[in-house]
Amino acid sequence: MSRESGARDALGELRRTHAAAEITASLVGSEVVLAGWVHKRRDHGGVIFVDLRDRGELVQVVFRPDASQEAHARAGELRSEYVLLVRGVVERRSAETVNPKLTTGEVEVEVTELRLLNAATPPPFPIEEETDADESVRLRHRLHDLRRPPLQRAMRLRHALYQSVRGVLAERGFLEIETPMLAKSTPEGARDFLVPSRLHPGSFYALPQSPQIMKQMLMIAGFDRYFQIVRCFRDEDLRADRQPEFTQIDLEMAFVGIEEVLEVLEEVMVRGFREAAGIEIERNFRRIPHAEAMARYGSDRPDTRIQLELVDLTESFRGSAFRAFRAAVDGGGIVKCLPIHDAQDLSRGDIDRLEGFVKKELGARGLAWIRVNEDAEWQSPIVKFFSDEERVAVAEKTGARPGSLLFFQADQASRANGVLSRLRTDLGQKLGRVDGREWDVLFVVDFPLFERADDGSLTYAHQPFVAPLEEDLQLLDEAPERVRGTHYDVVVNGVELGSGSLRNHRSDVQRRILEVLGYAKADAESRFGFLLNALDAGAPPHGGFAFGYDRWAMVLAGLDSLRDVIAFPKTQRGQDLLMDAPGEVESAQLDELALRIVRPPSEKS
RNA sequence: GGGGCGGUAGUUCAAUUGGUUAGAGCACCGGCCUGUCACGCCGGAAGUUGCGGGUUCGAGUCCCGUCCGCCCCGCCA
Repeated sequence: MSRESGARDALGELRRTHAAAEITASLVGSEVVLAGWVHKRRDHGGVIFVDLRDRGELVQVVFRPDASQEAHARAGELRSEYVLLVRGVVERRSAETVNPKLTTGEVEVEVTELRLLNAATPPPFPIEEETDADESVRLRHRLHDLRRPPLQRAMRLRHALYQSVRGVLAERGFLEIETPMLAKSTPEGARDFLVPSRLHPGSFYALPQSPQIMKQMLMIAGFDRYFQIVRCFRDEDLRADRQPEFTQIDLEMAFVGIEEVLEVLEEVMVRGFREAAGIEIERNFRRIPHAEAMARYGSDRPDTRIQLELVDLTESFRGSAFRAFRAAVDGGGIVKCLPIHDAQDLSRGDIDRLEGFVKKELGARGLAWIRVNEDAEWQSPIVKFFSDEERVAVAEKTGARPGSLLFFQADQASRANGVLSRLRTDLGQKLGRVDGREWDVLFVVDFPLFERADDGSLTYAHQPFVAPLEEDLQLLDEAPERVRGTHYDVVVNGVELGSGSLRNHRSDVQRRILEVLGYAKADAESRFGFLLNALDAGAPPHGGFAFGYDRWAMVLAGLDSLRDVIAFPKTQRGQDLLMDAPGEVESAQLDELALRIVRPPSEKS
């Protein structure tokens, strides 16, 4: 292989010697070769300035006729986003012309040779730090959007996180093992993305919702420390923090208890924060029992930086004459309050708007409130229904005082907590009731193994493979809803980033749990038989976690949309506007798969 | 499946009560310009007002339907 073949490719004899960001005063006098895109051209006729952009960084290159007549002449043809290779000499700028806004602003490159590598269509929006372009425009022109510094930084942060995670886990003896993308549909959990099989007409693979069962298989197979940074797929509706395909750090270890798993998780997080973002977070992470999180914050993923807390008043209104509250309690629901002291900034109009918001968007029945005036008088549409005892109880439990504003929800626990939790975070942020910490990292622990579904039946709180606490095993028969699980969540700044648990390694326990969940014996065997058989093949005690990688990157980057930390994300309707996916396929492709499209009647034309 | 906000030039926006030829900034194109970095000056081009239907003498504007983007509920172990 000759090394003299350079002249035959597009770059000719020139090769890049430096990145734009490296062009600093220490290189003054050196000849450099730069490659990149025309960020901006400023043509003064006799002298032409071009901001050359490379990896999101800029350096000014200068074209002067006396440096190169030809390069100067051709620089007049340059347009935004043209692709260039330039050779030139680094020069110090005169004091008046230094640009303090650029890291390379003390110097510039006087060009002696210009090689135009490619022309480009005008960019649909400016390639700048901030953009006000509509998100659909940004997604349709994703390549231009990705050239913007925030996206360049986000991708670099993701990269640094990958390296950090792999480093930590490799040090700890974890093996990175890939699991199939073409997997089997399982009945529980989210809706599957299906892939039709050509070799087995009428049969389908499912893209994995997570490698949960596969990694348990790996434990049984004798790889006692496994991890993977792996794509997962769930065909459910999207949100700002939810994409149909997303990445998880998936990890499992055998012969451990919960503390060993949490220790690894803390280490991964501490090192990731440090190595990818330069942030120090403190160990050991705070642990909040699930029941406490629900009681104080109304959420199993609380942002404890917000200084507002909920108060439970259920017992105070049991048997109340106030029908709205009493009915909720009689129906098995709760009465809870969000007290906000010194709430003079919230006007009556604000309260009305909040009521409209929680009724319309969160399904609340209403938003009862009490305002305590400066003269300690209670202003409220509901307080006239309260007994004296109830007034005293409310005052004592909420600490109400002049200036306080109390919001109430009387409803089923999930909805009441949901509404008040949302008000807590929204109003806490709006009113600045925060403690000033930048990072709030915590574990939520002591989840119940089961919870009641709307129809009263028992369902798993997280997934059906979570092991109960050993000491609660006998409760499986007597009082399954009191069985505690080994599950925990990791929450950062109110965002659930990951969760984990010990898994059932004994098939009898797993069978019993499936039974409690309402699976008939035959049903359990047909759906989970391969797992149950696998457990019988000598399954070691094992556990691990799954950690939302995209969300972690999002939180670390200080962003609030997953789309800004994923190179090619989907819109809320699951489309890729760049590639225009999903799309129709040739009928021959359908024939091969023995598929026929049957459109719903409403779509027939 | 439901609620909310939005859709006018490449882009970001404007357009009185339904009324003349739908305007502006940036971008773009042409010309000029030797120190700009939000370069400047002169000139120019650019529109299926998301799409379809309706009301009207007349629709960007009103009505109905539909598509698309974003936020949220449901859903997401």
